[in-house]
Amino acid sequence: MKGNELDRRVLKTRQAINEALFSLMEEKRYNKITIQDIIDRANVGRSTFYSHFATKDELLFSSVEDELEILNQYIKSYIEYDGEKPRVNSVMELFEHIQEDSKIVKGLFKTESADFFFEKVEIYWNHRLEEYLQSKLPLGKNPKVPIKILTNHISSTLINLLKWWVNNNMSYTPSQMDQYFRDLINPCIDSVFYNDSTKS
Amino acid sequence: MKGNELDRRVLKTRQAINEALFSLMEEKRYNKITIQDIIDRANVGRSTFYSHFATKDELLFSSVEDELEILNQYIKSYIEYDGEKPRVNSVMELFEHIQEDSKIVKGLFKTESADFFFEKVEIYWNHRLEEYLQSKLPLGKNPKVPIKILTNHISSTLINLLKWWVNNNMSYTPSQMDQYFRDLINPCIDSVFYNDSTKS
DNA sequence: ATTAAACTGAACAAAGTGTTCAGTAATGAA
DNA sequence: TTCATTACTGAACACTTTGTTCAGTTTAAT
Repeated sequence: MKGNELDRRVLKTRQAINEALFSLMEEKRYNKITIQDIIDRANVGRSTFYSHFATKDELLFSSVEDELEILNQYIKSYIEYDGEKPRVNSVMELFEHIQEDSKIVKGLFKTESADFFFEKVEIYWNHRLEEYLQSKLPLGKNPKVPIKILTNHISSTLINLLKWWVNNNMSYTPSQMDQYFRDLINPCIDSVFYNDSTKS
Repeated sequence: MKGNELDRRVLKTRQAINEALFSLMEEKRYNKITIQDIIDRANVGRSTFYSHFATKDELLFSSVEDELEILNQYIKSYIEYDGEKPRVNSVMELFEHIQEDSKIVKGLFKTESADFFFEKVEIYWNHRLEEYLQSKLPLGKNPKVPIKILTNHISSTLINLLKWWVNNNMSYTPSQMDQYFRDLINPCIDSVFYNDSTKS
């Protein structure tokens, strides 16, 4: 065992700890889970835990990194430009992914610390959206609402829909949720960019 | 001191504890504040604290109850019905209130536990909005998006705007923010109730 | 002055955190 | 198989925080 490749034992141990955390999150709130709970569930020594993670939050974040990467990827096919109007594209695959992966996600959505996760998702999405909308701004038009507020609105609407859906037993299909998302956002994009006559 | 009126000392003590918490929240995260911190700042004995509040969360919630009541009141003038279309009404006063009261609110918005607060606001607002929209549903029309999802969208959009605003140094006026809110929501209400032709 | 309620703060038990370290187990290389 | 290395174990420890208890003190109404 001299090679610089990671010992498989290490990965196995980390995964056991990881799974113990999410298993526990199905039973109680993240804040109430102790490190003792985790190492008992994972069958791992106390010092082993601390050799891998300095704090519980660090464990949570590391557990969630892959999920974060996946969600970030979805944003890339998130907007289309049909030559005339920017519109949000289908996010059905995102909802489908959440549905399949609901074990990790359900725990995460219950976590009080979930916000640190969604914050990261939102920051990435906002960045992408802003880049896109800025570059496609109709010349000579001033958006009725600042771009930063609009992008923030779009991201948080999607995240909010996801949360609502998960917390209401996913009682609509991914396809329906996708449609609802676009019904909520596209008229608003139209109005912000093109419709100067909307009274309010 | 036999009367059944509350001792003024009690109120004074509770207020001292209360103010200590919010004073501390300007300096560090709620999770990192210990009860020892609070009683030191409030100049109050340990057992006094526990005679008033069982936990730190209970203190936070009690501190925030008045604020909650105020925010709930704003929702009541939140929607108008002009005889033809339901539309969100001005929420400028809400933004103005937040601006004036920013001491308590800023601390609250930083709190990881803020969500328990906004959840309560959202539940109340959703309830009111749903009641309203249901009763005013245009006959013979089916909304494109379920009412519950729409109400949830409206509430969370407003809360999200508030959060964004506070976290970005309130760099727009309450009047502007009010306008942005309506620009984001009204086209979407129109579309959900009246426009069957929005392609997506 | 008397009295009842509120506050004080030290002492305590319990639970959790994070570190240390001597010992054990696993594994790749010789 | 043996050896060396690295990872894991778990008991012991110091430290922090929590929440309770209680004897004594302060406050203020009567």
